[in-house]
Amino acid sequence: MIFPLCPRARQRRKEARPGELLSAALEVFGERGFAATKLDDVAKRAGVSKGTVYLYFDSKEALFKAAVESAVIPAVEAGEALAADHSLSPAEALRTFVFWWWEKVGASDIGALPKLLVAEVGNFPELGKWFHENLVMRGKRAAASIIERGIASGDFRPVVAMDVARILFAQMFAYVLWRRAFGPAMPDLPKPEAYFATVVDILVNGLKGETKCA
Amino acid sequence: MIFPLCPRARQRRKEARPGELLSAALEVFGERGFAATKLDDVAKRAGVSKGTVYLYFDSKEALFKAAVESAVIPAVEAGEALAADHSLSPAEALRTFVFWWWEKVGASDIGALPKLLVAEVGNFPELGKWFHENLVMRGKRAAASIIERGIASGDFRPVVAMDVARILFAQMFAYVLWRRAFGPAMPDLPKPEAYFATVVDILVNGLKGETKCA
DNA sequence: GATTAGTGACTGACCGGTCGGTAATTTACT
DNA sequence: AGTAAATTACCGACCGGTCAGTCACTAATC
Repeated sequence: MIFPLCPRARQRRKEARPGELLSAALEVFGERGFAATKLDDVAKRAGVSKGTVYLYFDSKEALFKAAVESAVIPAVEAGEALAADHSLSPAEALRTFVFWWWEKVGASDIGALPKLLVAEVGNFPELGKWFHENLVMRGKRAAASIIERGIASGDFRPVVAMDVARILFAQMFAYVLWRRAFGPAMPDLPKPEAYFATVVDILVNGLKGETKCA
Repeated sequence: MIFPLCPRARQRRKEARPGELLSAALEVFGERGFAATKLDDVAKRAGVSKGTVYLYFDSKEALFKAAVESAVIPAVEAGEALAADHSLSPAEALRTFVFWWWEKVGASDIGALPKLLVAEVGNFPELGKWFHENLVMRGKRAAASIIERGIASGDFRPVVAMDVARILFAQMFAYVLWRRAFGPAMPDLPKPEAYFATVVDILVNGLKGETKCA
């Protein structure tokens, strides 16, 4: 998705540029953070020069916010669509939701978002509110709807669905952060399939030995 | 702990300065990140001028690393001591461990560490390895020792203790990050007592209705 | 030839780091 | 005790490098 560096292949591509720039920006901002990111680096990664960035975005800050928004919206919409699928058992649906989320969001370039947001809300406070309303709340509500289905069907005991959704989200959030931030330094971090399977097993079955009596 | 700004009260305090500077540095780095932090601001918060910073630390980077190390070491040592206390039941011990950790680490200025490390490992790769070995692994082993006690006593089913420790750590990690980063923007975030009580309840008892048959 | 996407040298503000100077404190001497 | 000399914590103006943002120009496309 990044334009190759071959200088002679340089072309004029007015429609494709904004997307390429947003994608490159999300990558570099995600790696280095806002302040440590140089626009020259973003431009180079998108295969253009710095001047071109300013043809499409007013400032570094505008590019940053646009990159964040462009990543959040598709992620949350896809998550809501998935939670609305009622064809699986509640426990199965939880497993699918979590693992799908990893594949579609955590492992893609959207996965840079949590780290980026955590690092930068201190410098962009309004981003925190927006992120909470547009990603966290909607995501938690989607997960909670699965839990509620499980309670209604008698598969789960009557817990507070939003509390469990919060726990589930914290796990997904932590795993993505961990992998992005400490991945190279953490050889013992399990593969996502194994990690999320364990999480859902513990959440569903608990630690108590008595569970086996069922 | 921060020296008051009263200019006439300025004194020479060779022994106290390094600690004051480290504390101020941890605060400001935690709020803004490494690159966005100005040494003038750190100096001002510690009640000195920028030149004084360079009397005690070689560079901005040296100050940063010293601030991180000075916060990590007491946190991890206190955590290990707590896990070694065998006087509580396993489920009680888990609750205590998690909640104690919040009070001693999450709510103090050490709580700035997770956010700071997540944000900066990209720019300081060696920090990631060090952090993993000296904080994450030791913390997880401490939590795992509690789980293993529960398995040995028959309170818990025979899960992989380190897996559950990872899940527990992810929760603590996520809560601290959340509070620090999005706290003002997240009015629905429960108080730590309620949050951790729910986490331990779900981990121990699970979601399944059958648990109640015990 | 006209239009416009794209370039990259340039500028100015900003900030990490320095260093000559100041004043608080201690030491030495009477 | 008084005070002069020596010491050193601390200050803040300054320097030099860096990078966001600009603009006169180039070249691809119509």
